[in-house]
Amino acid sequence: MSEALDAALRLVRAQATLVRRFDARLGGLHGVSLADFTLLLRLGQAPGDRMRRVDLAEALGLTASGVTRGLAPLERIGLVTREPDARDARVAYAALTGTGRRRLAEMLATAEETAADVFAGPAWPAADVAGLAGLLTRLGGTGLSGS
Amino acid sequence: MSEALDAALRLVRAQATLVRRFDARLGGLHGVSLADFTLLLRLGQAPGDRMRRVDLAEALGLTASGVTRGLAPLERIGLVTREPDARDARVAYAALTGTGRRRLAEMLATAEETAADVFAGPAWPAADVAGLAGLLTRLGGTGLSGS
DNA sequence: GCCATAAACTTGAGTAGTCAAGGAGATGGC
DNA sequence: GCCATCTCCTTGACTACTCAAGTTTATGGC
Repeated sequence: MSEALDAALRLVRAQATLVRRFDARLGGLHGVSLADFTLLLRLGQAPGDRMRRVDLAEALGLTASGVTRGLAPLERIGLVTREPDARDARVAYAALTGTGRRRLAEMLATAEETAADVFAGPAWPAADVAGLAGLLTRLGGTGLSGS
Repeated sequence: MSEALDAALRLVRAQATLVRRFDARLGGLHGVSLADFTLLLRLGQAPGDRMRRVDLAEALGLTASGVTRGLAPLERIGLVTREPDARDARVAYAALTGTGRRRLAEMLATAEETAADVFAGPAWPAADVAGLAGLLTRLGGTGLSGS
């Protein structure tokens, strides 16, 4: 097997491991999944802590319907609200609530810890973490580290 | 956001992109998903082209039930068969059929092309692809490049 | 002003996995 | 020999998406 295919398959595998780890920790401490967290995080990076659903989809690499479905439970538990647009009645902004902002800050701390754990130890000098991030940037979508 | 969390989130995002690309190409040409392909590939690397479901799950980073569900459609289309074990009636091997072997070879060619495309161009010198594979090995499960 | 087209969003149906529970068979203590 | 326990596998109920279709609202040509 070529190195390229090997790298691609390893990437898929590594992601599954990573997601499980983040899900376990975020779920245990805050009752949210990694997908929930990334959604909230992206909202928190937007001006006014709010975005149109379409832009959220684009930013997260999801479809519009994926965003609708992901937002629903977050609205139910009061972390996000729906806000209309004065100019365009088609758009429904997703906005962080006050609670959402507070909870997001806690989740972020947990996520940071988890990431630090994942890349802990002598196998992961800082330069390699940065190198990995750099390589992945060439591959992925837009990226999320907006701020 | 720390470099570690950034790397983790980028990894998740990159994987989604990659999976979509492989799914589109493998699906279009051979009617299988990337998950199907990895499953078949792993079987093809095993001695006798067959494995116990439990070991397949371990090797792929899935649960046993995920393997049961993933194998079902591949059995239906005749790429895989179920074989009993003479010594232990609990185990049901998953084995590649003759057709399965032939189709896998074609899929592998497609997957290689796709991987080559993904890492094509001046942004991806060979050393970087190898570097990425190396970094990912430290993260993931067992890896699949068995042969 | 009116209509065609396009954009934002939701919804129904389907796929790919998870976990928890359970059936069937193996195994070891005694 | 028998029972408790463990292993292998499947199944039901759930989650998290996808795509295709539909609704509602905006917009530009004329």
